[in-house]
Amino acid sequence: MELSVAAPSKITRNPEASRAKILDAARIEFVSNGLNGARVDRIAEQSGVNKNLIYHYFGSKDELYLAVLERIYSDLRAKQQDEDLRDLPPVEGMKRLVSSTFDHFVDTPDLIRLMSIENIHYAQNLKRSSTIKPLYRGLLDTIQILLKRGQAEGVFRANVDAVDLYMSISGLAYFFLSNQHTLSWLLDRDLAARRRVLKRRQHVVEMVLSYLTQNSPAEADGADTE
Amino acid sequence: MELSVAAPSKITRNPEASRAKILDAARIEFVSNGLNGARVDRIAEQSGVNKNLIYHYFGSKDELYLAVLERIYSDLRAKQQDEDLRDLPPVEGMKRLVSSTFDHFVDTPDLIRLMSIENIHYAQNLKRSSTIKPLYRGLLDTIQILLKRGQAEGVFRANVDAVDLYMSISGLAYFFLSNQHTLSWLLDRDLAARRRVLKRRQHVVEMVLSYLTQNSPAEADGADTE
Amino acid sequence: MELSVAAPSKITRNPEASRAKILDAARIEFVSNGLNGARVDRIAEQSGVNKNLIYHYFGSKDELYLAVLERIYSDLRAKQQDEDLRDLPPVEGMKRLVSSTFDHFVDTPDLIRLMSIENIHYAQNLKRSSTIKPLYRGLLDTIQILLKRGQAEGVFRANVDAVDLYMSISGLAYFFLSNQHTLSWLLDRDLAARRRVLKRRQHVVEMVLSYLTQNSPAEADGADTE
Amino acid sequence: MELSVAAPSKITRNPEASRAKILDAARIEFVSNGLNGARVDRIAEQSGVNKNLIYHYFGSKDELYLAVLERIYSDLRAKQQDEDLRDLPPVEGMKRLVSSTFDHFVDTPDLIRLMSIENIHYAQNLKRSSTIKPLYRGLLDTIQILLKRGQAEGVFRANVDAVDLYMSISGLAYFFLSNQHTLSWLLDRDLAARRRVLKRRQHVVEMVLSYLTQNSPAEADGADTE
DNA sequence: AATGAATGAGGTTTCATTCAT
DNA sequence: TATGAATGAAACCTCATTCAT
Repeated sequence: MELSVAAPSKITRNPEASRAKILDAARIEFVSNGLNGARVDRIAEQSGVNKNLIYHYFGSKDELYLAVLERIYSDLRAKQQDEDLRDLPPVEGMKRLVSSTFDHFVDTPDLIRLMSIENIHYAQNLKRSSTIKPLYRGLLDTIQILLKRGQAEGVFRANVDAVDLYMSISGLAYFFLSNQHTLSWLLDRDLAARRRVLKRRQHVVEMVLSYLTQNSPAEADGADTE
Repeated sequence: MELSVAAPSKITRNPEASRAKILDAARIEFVSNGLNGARVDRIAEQSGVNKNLIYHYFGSKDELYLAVLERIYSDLRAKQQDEDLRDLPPVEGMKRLVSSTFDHFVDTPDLIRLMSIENIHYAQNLKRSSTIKPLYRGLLDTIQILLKRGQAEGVFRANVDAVDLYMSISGLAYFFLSNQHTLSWLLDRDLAARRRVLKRRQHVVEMVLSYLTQNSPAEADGADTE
Repeated sequence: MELSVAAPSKITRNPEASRAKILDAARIEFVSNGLNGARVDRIAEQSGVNKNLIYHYFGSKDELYLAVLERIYSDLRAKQQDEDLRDLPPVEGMKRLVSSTFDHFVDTPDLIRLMSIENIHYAQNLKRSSTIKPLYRGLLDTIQILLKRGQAEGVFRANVDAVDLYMSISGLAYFFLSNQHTLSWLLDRDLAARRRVLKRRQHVVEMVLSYLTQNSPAEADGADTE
Repeated sequence: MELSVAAPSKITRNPEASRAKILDAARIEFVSNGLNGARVDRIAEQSGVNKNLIYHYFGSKDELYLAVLERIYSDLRAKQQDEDLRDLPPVEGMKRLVSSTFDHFVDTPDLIRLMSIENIHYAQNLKRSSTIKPLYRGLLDTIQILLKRGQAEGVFRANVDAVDLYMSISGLAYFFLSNQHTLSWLLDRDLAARRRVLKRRQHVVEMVLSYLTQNSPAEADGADTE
């Protein structure tokens, strides 16, 4: 009949640390299970804090998700240092840009999954963020600068849209990573194997560079099937 | 917010029709909301059948989801007629292949979303399917055949892996479509606009063909950043 | 799209046979799972008839259960031939009566389970039966006759209530059988083993006969603990 | 038909009390309706707690049932003080043991019903318990001790198996109680009447003692009917 | 006599969230 | 700042039963 004496064990009384622990656990939970599949109970359990504290700090599950999303984007941009590439010779700079974009995707699988999750949800959480959008400007600028310089030097083809190029660089890496579970099974290949990733990296660089350095063929209309 | 179009007691007493109505409603529900976000209640309401009939025919929400997944894949393959392309001149055949792959993705946005959803779930439902995997063989074979013939004729570069090529063709189209909600917002462009889609299509064809028709450059290692 | 031609395979068009198949399957289902645990679907499946036929013949799950109950009781009485024992020497007749009661319980485990099930349900189904009650008269009469004759001959003690005696004969066998699952586990003995059953049988006969043949001790009050 | 006695929002905020209220209501519900017939909704309503709290504390309906089962067994053993009987004169001790076993059964009708329910379910829940089995050892030991001493003193017959004796003592009381609903109706007697219970108690004591104190008759084979 | 299709009520369980301290 | 207790709405699923032929 005696109440448990409730060992005060883990009470931190450190708001920063509590927030951080919640955020870390939430990231794992949301990335692993998606927005609907994530469980607040598990986040509380994994972070070791009381469930109510999550609501105290973040207000709701959705807001917590958004905090995770913003955190992961800003972490990524902190690591990307593409400004350094702007002054390299265009071919060299572009190779490095494609390689490092690929590498960042490989190194940040959480981002890949969250982007997919966001798109499943029609980006409705991303759109509520005020911090993420600006982060994209830098990368696009670097692409634009290298492109322009390469075209001026005559080493890159004309009529290349920077946004299209950005989407191609990303897409060539993204699909391979985001869809690796279905692809590995459908194609009977373990796409997560280190060897395959490196091979894929080279393939992507070659494809982008081939495109950029080839004279744009007048007849490549490709629009005859619709 | 729209109420079900089905009149309130249109008892069908036609099992094929009932199954089909359930499957149609389920497809919309799963594609719109994901596996965890989908609601069996809504599927029942939208299909106009009793909720229990769903369980009678499909056993569980997961099995119904799998049925939707299998249906959508087989519908896609029924439309793809890439075998016809195998006898065309390689460059022409490959252009057509890339274009039509792109078009099929555009025409089947449900497939794109379901593939993303599956990958969020680590493809664990797809792996339970016995019907989907074989569908992939045909497309890969067509790529392989065109590739070989093009290489034999000297119009395509050597050392191209068919699976890598397949992933690039798909990825260039897929990313643009699967991530259009985040990208449209981050890049301030309405990627769903018809004009943009057509432009993207041409870009993708050009990129793939540039890669294939360029002599493989000896120095394109691209592996110098790690 | 073609409808299955629906092989007419098993349509019996034989009402007696259908009724019997339903009743057989229902007996197994109710005995195995209890009234609440039994499933009409399983009875239909196991009997091989359409589910609706069950309702056509029996009206409801409860009525079907009652039909099973009545059937099992009347089957039992058909096998019991205790009238033959009434003319034997009392000790011999009583030994035989106890033995055969024990044997009938052993041979009809379904009855044991249904009696337990009925008592869990406060006998509310049994009470709706008009056929079962009369079946009990015969056995009680046989006990009464043997008892009276034994007392007249001076071999049985006086002051024995026939109903009490009936409950003891039954209880000594019933508990061992009805509770064999809990007892086997709690006592670490496999009570279902043939050897044990035979031993128990002898024990029961001895106990009843010891009681009957002993002079009723004056001091056996046994009422001093409350 | 009586509504819950608990006032409509007596939020307790006392986990021990909440657990206890749930357990009490669950006991009534399971005992009254069996495992399959019990309703979690009713347990919630009767205990005055939110339905989810039941799952919070007990995990599932099955686990709650097991908790009830374990509680009822341990309560019983707490009341049984058969160790005190071990030093009495054997006949006296055994009389007391039979009487008190009978009384405990009478006083704990819930236990009788739960044991029946468990056997209907093949004891599959009981077998999951780690606490119940040890409780049986004590009673069996007492029987064994009294038996041995009585045999040594020459007042009890030889060749009595303690487990058989235990099953007879229990069975003589149990059947009368567990099957009182069917028996009362079939025999046209209200077996629940106080007078009858006391009479039955004496009968049981006499039968057991008669058996134990009679010289085991050499010819009482009783195995001649099969 | 017999069937296959379909239903409605209600079952257990889950989950984001709030209350009271 | 932090907690443990408790909730209400709704999720998936089950089951006895009825409809239409």
